[in-house]
Amino acid sequence: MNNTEISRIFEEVGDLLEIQGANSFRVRAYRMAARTIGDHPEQMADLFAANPRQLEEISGIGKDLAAKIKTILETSELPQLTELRLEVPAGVADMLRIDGMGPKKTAALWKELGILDLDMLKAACESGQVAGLKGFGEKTAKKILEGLAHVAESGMRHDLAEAKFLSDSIVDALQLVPGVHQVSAAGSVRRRKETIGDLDVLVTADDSTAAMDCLGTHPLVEKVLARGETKQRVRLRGGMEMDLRVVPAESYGAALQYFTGSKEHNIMTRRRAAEMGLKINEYGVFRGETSIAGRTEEEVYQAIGLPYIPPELREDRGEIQRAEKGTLPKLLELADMQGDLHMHTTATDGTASIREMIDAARQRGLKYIAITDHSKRVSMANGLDADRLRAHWKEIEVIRAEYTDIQVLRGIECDILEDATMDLPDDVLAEADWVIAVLHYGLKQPKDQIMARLMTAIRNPHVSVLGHLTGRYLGKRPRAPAAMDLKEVLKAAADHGVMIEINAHPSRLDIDDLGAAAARDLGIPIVISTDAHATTGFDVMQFGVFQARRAGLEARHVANAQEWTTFKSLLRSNR
DNA sequence: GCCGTTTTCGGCCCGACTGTTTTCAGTCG
Repeated sequence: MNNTEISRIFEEVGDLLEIQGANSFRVRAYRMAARTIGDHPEQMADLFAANPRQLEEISGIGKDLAAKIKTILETSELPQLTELRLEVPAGVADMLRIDGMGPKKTAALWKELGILDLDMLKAACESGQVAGLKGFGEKTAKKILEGLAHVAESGMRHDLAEAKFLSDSIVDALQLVPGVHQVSAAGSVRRRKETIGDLDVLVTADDSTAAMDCLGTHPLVEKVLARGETKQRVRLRGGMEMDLRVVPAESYGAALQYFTGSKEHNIMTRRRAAEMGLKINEYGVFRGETSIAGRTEEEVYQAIGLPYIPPELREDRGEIQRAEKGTLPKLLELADMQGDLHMHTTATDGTASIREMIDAARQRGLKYIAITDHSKRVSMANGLDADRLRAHWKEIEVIRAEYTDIQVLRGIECDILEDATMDLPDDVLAEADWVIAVLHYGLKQPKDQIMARLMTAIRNPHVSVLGHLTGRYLGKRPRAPAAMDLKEVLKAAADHGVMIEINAHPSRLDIDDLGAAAARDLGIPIVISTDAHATTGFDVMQFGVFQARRAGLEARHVANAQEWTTFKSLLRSNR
C-alpha cells in the first residue's frame, strides 16, 4: 500500500464518519491525516519498516492512526472502513460531491427518503419528494438538480495555466472599474498550486455594487451563484467557480492573507494569534475589540511576530517555524533564469527551426540553451537515430558559431527504453553537450522495472539530467506517475552527479514541489526547463519557477539560474 | 482523533451567505 492508497482510505473513513454524524474534530483528524500522508515525501511503508515508532512522530498522526496505518500496511485493509461501508451504502457518500450538499443533508436524504445514489436523488428532486422534506424546500431541490448537472466537473481541478489566465482576465477587468482601488487574485492561484479547484479574487472598493456588477456581466461568467454585500460567487464558462470578496482598504492585508490560505496555514496563524491573546479574521488582527493590523499582509504577519511569508510557502509544511527562526528561503525569481535546457525543433516534433529557437531565446534574455530533440524510440515525433542526430548536431554547430551572446548546447532527449537500455549508444551520447534521460513508454511497468530503467540512466556517465521524472500528466486525461522509490532514485542521482528537472509545462510540473525539495536537500542541482516545442513555448518558464518557489528553492539551488560560466562547471562531462 | 512553555482533559479558526425558518442550521472556504 502506497501513501496515496492509505490517504484514500482515511479520506473515505472521514466522509463516512461525517455522514454518520461523528464528532467533527474526529472527522477532521482523518482528513488531516489523509492529506499529511498523501503529501508525505517518504512512504509510510518505508518509515514503518525502518522504525514503527516513526509514524507517531508525524504531526497529526497519533497512537490510534499509527496503529491503523500499521493494519493497512500489514493486511491491505482497514476493518473500520469495511464496517463503515456496511453501515453507509456505497452511493450515499457521492452526494457529498454535490455543491451545497454536506453531511447533514446527505444523511437526511438517505435516512428520511431512503436515497442511496445520485440517480435516486435526481428522481426524488424531480418528483417533489425532496422539496417536501423538513429542512428542505423548492429552492434546495432545484439547487441539487443543478448541482447534479455539474457534479462531474465540480470536483475537477484545472491546471494552473488555465486558472491563472481566467483569474488574470477578471482581475484586469476589475481594475478598470471606477471606485475599485486594489485588486488581487487570492486562493490557490496566488499560492501557485499546480492544479486549481476554484478561483478567489479580492478587491477594495468604496462600494461593492460596481465591482459585483462588473463580474456578474463579465463575458467569462456563465451564472451568478450567490451574491451578498461583500461576497459573490459565480460559475465561469468551462466550469470553474470564482469567489469575489469586497473588503474595506484597512482590511485589505488581512483579507488577502485570509483568502490566500491555505486553510491549514491559516489555522496555524490563527492558533498562534490566539496564543498571543490576539484574534485574526479577514478584517484584521484584533486585541479585544481593537484592530492592531490589517492594511497589509506584512502588518498581519508582523502582529504575530513573523516576517512576511511568500504565498507559495503557505501550506503548513514548516514555513511558520522557519519564519519564526528567520530561516525562510529567498525564493527563486523568474528574472533569475539564465538558460533553458530542454527544447525541440523541426528536426523532430517542434514547429520552429534551430535558428528561430535561438533567436526567441535571445529575445527573452536567455544566455544559454540546449537543443534537445527526441531520440528514435519516439517515432511518432520523428525521433532521431544516431546518424540523423549527428547531422543535426553539425547543423547546430554551424549556426551557433554565428552567435556571440548566447551559448547553444548540442543536446538530446534520450528515451530510457522498456528493457532498461538507452535509446542511443554510449559513443553517441558521449559526443553530446547535454543529455536528458526520460521515460516516455512503459510507464505502467512494475516498480522494479521502472527502477531498473532509472538506474540505467543514472549510472550512464553521459546522462546530465533526468527529465519529467515520474511521467505524470495533469491535463484533461490525467496520467498517474510511474511507480518508483523516489527517495532511492534521488539518492542515486545525488551519488552519480545527475541533475533533476522540473519540467515547466503546466500539465507536467514534474518533478513536483515536494520532490524538488527532497532533491535540493540531497544537494542535487535542479534544472527548470520549458520543453518548448515552439518559440512561444518558452513562456511556460514561469510555471516551472512557481513550482520551484513552492519547493522553497533559491536561485543557488537551480543550475540554470546560474551564470553560464558557473553552469558550465556543473556539467557532468567536466568531472 | 490529536495535542500540551497555563493543560493528559478539554479544547480544536472563523465569518458570509442561503434557505427555511420566525431565530437559525447547514455549507463553504
